[in-house]
Amino acid sequence: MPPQPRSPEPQAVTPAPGQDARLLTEAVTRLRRALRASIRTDYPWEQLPMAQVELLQVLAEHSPARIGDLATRQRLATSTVSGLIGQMINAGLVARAVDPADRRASAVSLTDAGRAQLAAWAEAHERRLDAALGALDEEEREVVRAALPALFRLAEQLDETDR
Amino acid sequence: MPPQPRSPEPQAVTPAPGQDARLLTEAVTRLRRALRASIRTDYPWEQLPMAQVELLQVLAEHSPARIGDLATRQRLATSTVSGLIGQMINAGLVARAVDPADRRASAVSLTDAGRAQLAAWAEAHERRLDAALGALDEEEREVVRAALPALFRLAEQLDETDR
DNA sequence: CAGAATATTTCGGAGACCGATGTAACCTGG
DNA sequence: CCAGGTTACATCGGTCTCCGAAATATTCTG
Repeated sequence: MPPQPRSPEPQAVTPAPGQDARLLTEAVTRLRRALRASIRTDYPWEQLPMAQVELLQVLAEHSPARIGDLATRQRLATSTVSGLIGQMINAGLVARAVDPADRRASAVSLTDAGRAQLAAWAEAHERRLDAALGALDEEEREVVRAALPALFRLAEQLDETDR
Repeated sequence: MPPQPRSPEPQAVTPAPGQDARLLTEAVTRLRRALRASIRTDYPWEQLPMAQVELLQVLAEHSPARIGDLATRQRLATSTVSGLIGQMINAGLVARAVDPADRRASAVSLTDAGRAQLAAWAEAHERRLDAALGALDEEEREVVRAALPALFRLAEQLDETDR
């Protein structure tokens, strides 16, 4: 029965200890749900799973990539990426070729269809998110923007301590 | 590099227009993955799915709650909550009673086992997250903390525009 | 009190992941 | 140069997170 000792600021450098942990987790959960939901709403038609979109984004910048590279970059298990790429090949979004340097590996690259889908998705997604961001005060937007690098660092830290 | 034909931007008040959208989405995805992974690592034994933990947290503060209330508060479909509560009842974490005021509704409440599981989970989770936060600079931590309210607002905005 | 509105449950389904296992294709030490 | 170990993947099976549609009690209302 914790009688929450929270009100007249004792004098700690860091406000609530475990409080941040919970709020942060909750925020991430909510944002993820909200993002997924709005994407579903924006795209009742041709649904493109987020996991696939993210792979397309990586491929858009590092074209022929191997399954393992994609997995590492996205911090996913290779089996996961393998499966996703399989679906994407069926959907014609990417193409797989054998890496001449190492015939075990495959060189995955975007197809024109993949590039087009990615562009369309990004456009709609940005429009939507920008609209939501636009509903915030400039100050709030600024705070969010400022936190992005730290959030990435935090994710890295979690991954790392994990290993 | 590929000539990106992207930016009909007249002149926005904010620096990068769609860039934030992508970074934010990416950050959320990464954090969610990292959180899930570290939780799996911390709890190889008795696994308690995050969705269930979140319901336990709500119940810890608003004890007898109805399925619909939980769904609304968590922004989930009632069918989702119904299913989760079903599992939690089997696990003995919560108990369901008929709401005397409306016999269609059920009054869900925590059991001692549920309270205990929640406490154990929270303890381990906070420990882990605090460790990761501790690896950041005080400044980064501060920036993250400062962004939390805005992130919640953003999630709300997305949910709302959605409806 | 019949029909409409509500609170839940049950189904079926899709996405997002992982770990174990199987299989080619490398790469070594002898 | 070749047996054995190490990659790089693909495949399977399994868990978790969710949703929407349809079925079922209840409650409310004209």
